[in-house]
Amino acid sequence: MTMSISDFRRVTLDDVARAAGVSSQTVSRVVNEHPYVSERTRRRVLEAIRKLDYRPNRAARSLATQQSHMLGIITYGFPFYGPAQMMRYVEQTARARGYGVSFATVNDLSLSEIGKALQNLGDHAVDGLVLITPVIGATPGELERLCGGIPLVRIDAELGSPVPSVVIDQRQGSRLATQYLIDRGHQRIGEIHGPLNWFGARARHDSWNETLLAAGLTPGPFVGGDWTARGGYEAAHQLLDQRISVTALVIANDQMALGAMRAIRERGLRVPEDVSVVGFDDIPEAAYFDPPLTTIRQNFPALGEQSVDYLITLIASPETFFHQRVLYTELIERQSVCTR
Amino acid sequence: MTMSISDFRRVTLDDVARAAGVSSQTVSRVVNEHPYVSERTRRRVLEAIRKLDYRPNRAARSLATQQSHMLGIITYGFPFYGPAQMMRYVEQTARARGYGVSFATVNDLSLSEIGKALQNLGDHAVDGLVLITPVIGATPGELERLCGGIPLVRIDAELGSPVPSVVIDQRQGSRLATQYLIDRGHQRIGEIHGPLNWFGARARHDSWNETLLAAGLTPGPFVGGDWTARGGYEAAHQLLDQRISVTALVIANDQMALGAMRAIRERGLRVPEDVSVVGFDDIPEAAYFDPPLTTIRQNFPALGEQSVDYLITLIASPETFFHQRVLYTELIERQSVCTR
DNA sequence: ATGTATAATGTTAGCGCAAACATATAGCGT
DNA sequence: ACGCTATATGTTTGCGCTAACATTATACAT
Repeated sequence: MTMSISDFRRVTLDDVARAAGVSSQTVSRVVNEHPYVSERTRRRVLEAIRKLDYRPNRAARSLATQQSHMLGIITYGFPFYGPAQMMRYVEQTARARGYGVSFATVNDLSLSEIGKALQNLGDHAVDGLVLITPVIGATPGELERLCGGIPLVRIDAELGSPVPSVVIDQRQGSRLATQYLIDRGHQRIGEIHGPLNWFGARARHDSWNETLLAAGLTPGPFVGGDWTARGGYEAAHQLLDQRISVTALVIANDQMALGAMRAIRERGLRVPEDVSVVGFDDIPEAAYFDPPLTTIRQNFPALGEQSVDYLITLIASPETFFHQRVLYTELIERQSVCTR
Repeated sequence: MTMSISDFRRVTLDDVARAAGVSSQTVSRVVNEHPYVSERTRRRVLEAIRKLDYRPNRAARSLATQQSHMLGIITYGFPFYGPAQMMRYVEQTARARGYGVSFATVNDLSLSEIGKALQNLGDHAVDGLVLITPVIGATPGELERLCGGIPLVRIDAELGSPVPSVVIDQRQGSRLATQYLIDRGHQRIGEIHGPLNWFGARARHDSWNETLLAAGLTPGPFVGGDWTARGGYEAAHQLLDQRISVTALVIANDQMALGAMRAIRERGLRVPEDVSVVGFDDIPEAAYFDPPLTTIRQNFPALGEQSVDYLITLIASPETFFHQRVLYTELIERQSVCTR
């Protein structure tokens, strides 16, 4: 009933202490679950806390402990499905672990934009950072210096690179997609890749190429897009302009696949009869595209959870030996691919 | 080998004061742009700040001023386009105004979930809140009480309701869509609405109905969806099962429109020749649907900006007389509607 | 009984900052 | 010269909390 976030005059430790007839330090001990508090005292304090609806003042605690119990997320401003999902799961996990989450969006991937975002979050004293975007033109150490020692976990990082990160094995995902097409008899397989300054995009691109070569096939034409439907649309037109016949396209995300399918139809071709398409992400809408899109699903919930857990470990002991956690993808079979 | 910067990056006001040969209070004055600091002193202090790379400690400042300079966002966990956009623009505006932003997602719209989110944000001492979701079963005052006096601005609120809010005039949007169809000779216009516990969804629904009546037409069949493509798909099938012929459908968001178009095609009908469709939101993908979707665009940037500005006003003077800011929509004409 | 470990509490001293108050200097009219 | 104001700076205090240390009570061995 009286559950208020901030009452007129906030209830402090001392108020609780007075009410419970103990010192404020004892209350602090109870609140922070220290040992050496008798059961009887603990109960009385807890009772007083409940009665007064005491809520610790984070600012004071932060000042005293040098910890804010806040995590920061840096994410790309444009509402792509992947980053949005990651934010969501990062937040949920963080909250479950007792952390709050603040975030800053960047509108481009320059080091200076990221720097501004970092500064902002840093000013607000986050204990750790999750970086959901890639950064253009930053040497490995540069970013760490910018963070000023605040633990940082990256999500879009190079597989095997020596920075703390949780990544989805994009090579494996792209291989899944490409091999799936190969297995269905496709020989001329083109590609629309994402912006190559995203590690994930580059990995998907490379793996598409390698998988094809490994199967003894010549990689088809490829064009880059910017993750958007428009980008995919334009890329597909560009690709089809080359007049190299392809029977299938691997496309780096579902939005671009949507645009590409539209472009394909505009050329008088059918999906999947003339050109098969595999996307990436499995956005909720993919099942309702025309035709429903066969695509690669990424495990975003696990990604969010693991990056937070890793980050919290890093906060607790910054010297934690670096490692990279890797997650895998699965192929979702729908109707945008046909057998040759 | 990498220096642990966190230890030595602890520059305080006093350090700056010593370096500049003034008292810490003078430095504080410079930082907070108080009057009564001589130009010469200000310059010296600024120089020292720059040299030492001083950054104010937010926790200490919060403790002293009782203000956190943090805004909180409560948003729905599922990544709908509208809420995501709002978050984005709220964050950008807040940051431009010197505020940080933290957020909490809720997985359902119950008062208790919202309460938990509020609690979490409140523990982290936000100065104000932007509520992007509606709340089920809360009386007007209930939420305010939960916030315990923290200023709150809502985004999904009833037009004309006496709560601080910035809203898009959904009635106007829905009227735009419906009238557009009427003007093109449609007589049997059905509807797929959103969850009616969202004020916006209800407003769109009511307005669809009223616009039709005002034009002397009988409202066609309507079914509810859950904002998702799947929801739209199922709703459309349900609607078409009724075997009441419709020539057009007003659909409460673009994702549902996507699903609905798929369902329409599955019945052997064409969009727009047999059934015209108007969506709502203008998501970036809408232009690449098949056919490209005629839809209602909402001004999310303005929504984000205005809600933050309103909130900041409210923080500065909580007694600010309530008002509601209203924004309007525009119709984006594409190819999912044809003239009868 | 005496000492010694262990458990349970209290006391003190900041964390870094800004509000409130105190003081000092310059400028100006009389 | 005097007071008076406007300007410019310094000093004290406390925001609410926790770390570190100090103290007391209790248990148990010697």
